[in-house]
Amino acid sequence: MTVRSEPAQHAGMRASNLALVLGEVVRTGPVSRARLAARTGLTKSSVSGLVADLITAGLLQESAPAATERGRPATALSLAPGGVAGLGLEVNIDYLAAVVTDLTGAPRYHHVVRRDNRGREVADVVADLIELARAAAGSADAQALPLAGACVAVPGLAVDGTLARTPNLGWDRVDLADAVREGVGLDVELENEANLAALGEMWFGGHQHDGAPLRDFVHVSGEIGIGGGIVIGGEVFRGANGSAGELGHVVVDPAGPLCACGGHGCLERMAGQQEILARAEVSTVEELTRACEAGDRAALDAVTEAGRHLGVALSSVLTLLDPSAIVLGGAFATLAPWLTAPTAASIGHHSGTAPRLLVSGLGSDAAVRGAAGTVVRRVIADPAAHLARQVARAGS
Amino acid sequence: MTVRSEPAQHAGMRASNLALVLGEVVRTGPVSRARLAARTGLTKSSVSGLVADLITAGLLQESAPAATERGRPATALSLAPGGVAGLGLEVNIDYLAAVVTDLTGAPRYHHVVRRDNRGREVADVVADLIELARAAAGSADAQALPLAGACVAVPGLAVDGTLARTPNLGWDRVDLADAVREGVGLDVELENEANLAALGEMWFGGHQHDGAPLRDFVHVSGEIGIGGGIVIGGEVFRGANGSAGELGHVVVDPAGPLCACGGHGCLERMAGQQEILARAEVSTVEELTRACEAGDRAALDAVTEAGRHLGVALSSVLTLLDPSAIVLGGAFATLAPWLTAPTAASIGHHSGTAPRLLVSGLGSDAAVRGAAGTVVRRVIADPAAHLARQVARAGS
DNA sequence: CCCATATAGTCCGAGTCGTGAACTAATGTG
DNA sequence: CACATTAGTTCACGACTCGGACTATATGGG
Repeated sequence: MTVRSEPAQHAGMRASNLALVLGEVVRTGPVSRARLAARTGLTKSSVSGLVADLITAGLLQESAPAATERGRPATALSLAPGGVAGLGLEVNIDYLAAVVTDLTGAPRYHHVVRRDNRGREVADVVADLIELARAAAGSADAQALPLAGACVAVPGLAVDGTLARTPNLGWDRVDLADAVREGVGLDVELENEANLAALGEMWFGGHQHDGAPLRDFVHVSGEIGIGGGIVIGGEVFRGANGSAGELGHVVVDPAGPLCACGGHGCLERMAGQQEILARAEVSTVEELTRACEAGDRAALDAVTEAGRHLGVALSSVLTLLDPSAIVLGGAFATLAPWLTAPTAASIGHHSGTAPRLLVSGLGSDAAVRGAAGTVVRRVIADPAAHLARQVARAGS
Repeated sequence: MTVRSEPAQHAGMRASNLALVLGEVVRTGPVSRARLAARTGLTKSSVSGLVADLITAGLLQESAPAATERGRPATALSLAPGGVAGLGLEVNIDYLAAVVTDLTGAPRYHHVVRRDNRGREVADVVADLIELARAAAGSADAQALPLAGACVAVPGLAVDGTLARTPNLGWDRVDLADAVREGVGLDVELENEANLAALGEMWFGGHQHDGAPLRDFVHVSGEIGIGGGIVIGGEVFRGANGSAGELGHVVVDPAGPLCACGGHGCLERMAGQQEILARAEVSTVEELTRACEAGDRAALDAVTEAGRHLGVALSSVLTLLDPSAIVLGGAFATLAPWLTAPTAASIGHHSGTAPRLLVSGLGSDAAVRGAAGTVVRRVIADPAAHLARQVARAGS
């Protein structure tokens, strides 16, 4: 439990500078060594050495010399699209998904299998997931993309690779990470779906704030349940026990009905998919969308009502966390045309502020893409570790 | 706006290791060099060199050799009580305060002036504060304590040394940092009172979690307004604009009345000091406490009602932030005997959980002590910078 | 065509700082 | 009193980055 940072040694210095240089390339796109030196504060000679390592590691590549105004033309350095790739997987209530992403973040494989997984044998679902993962790994192999690992998005709390709690799927203590690891032979980590969706949105959603990618925001995913992902300083905020951000169980009506979580008046109980559909007298989100498009009174009222409750919860989020934006994702993104106005109005009424309310461009893909991105970003954040692993593999 | 970390150089390596060693002494108390080497992962030779620097900087000192079981006895290293000190100041609604804290965190001077500052000329209050600060600085001087700086706790939002907004004091854009800097000739920073109270509670409150000091918690200070300080990983969480943690304006009743903040049904509007006192039909917290002790029905009901609302807000805090504890401070600490039970019950009802609900031991002193601690902790977190300043001073 | 200018990138000596092993210092044990 | 044991220092070595000199490659003006 003792929090103690590592001693700073020469190797760590180099590791940190490798990450600094690589990160700069990720942020700014193709750059010359000279420009990297200027932007990172390192000297040209240091940058040259660092870049050489990153090129041999297969993370960077030299592009064609770009003509500058005067003087010797710069050789641009860019991320190697074939350097490493990440496998993202997702187990959700009504679908399984797999994505392979390369270093640049581009999706190189994408497959979704829709099927309601509630009530199915856990082992069957896991077997399906592994099959999906193998197909994705096969595709990565065919494209000569070396997978650095896998990350599984799960609709619940993941603790040390074990799925500890999945309220909407009913699974309990499933050792999913081990199962997938054995199935595909990769390092596997588990992470909450809402958190990964937030990260996916940050990395691939294209939202900006003051000209830079969003780094402090809350992502709300309206799936069967209502999930929330809090991103602070570009990283997911997990809280002391890993269950922070559960927006679905914020109290929006102190006098409200009992929720499955044991509380009363939770947002999910008042504005969850089940409630909205019932109030609109339809049975799927597609039907609801069509009804809204057709101007159906009950449907519009149901969505407006949900927006009002959502606004109460988001008011608390805004005052407590002060994010620079809120992103509506999942089914809420689909319903955005009818949902945003009442939500914004409710926020205004309850907190007196008018926040930036954005709509996800990735929708339900955000989580898998975030999962794949997590693997790749781990390499980007610590290229030295990746280099060491390569050396170890070559040696054995 | 570009987020870019510094390049890692030799000086940075040393700075980081100096902080590592000093931090270890802060955490574990008197230790030998050998033990420090073992605990930090540095070699004995490196630790010796680092310790030598810290001793010449006046931050560490050698104590009498402590006899160990066998072998050469270790010379214990401990924080030098005369090394540096921090000046903490506080401007609040009904008092001004000053504290001087030495490196070990022990208060070496403490003075509070009670007086209602609402409606007074800003310049008069600032003059009083500077007078207080000068007395404190004089005392530090008399004790041969070199002040490393000052930090002022303010009941509002501080942005770049300017007091941007103080709802309960009515001040607007007061350049407090500059005024105090000129008054006492020290580096001065401003920080929100609720945040500093949380830090003070963490450093000096003595609360523990799993044997270590609390590092993820929310501090609720019930003064005239209701403030909240969020501490994550040992640091204050400020949000994108610095106004995170305003617990007083979390919505606890969507149908509630208009609040001064522009929202509706805010906690402060429902359970603020004004509301409680009015409902209990008394005019001060002291009267309220006496009434509660006497078993007065109206007083007890008023506190219970406040606890119910507080519980709703804290339920949202718990689900959103997942802290390892909640600390009740300020007047809420005084009212704790009657407040905690209804608050805990309300939390249980609204979120189905039973969190660790702690009571502040510092009460209204938390913020000033946190302010003084902030100055000292800054030196502890970056002793190299302090050393550089000393050298610069000696050279000039 | 040739030379000045400008910019990119490499090379290598110098300086800083942690490592690790040998060494000195100080205590207790048999 | 020798020996084991632990604390702390010394010093040669190596891994870095720095900084300036040097090479490479472009533009532009006479």
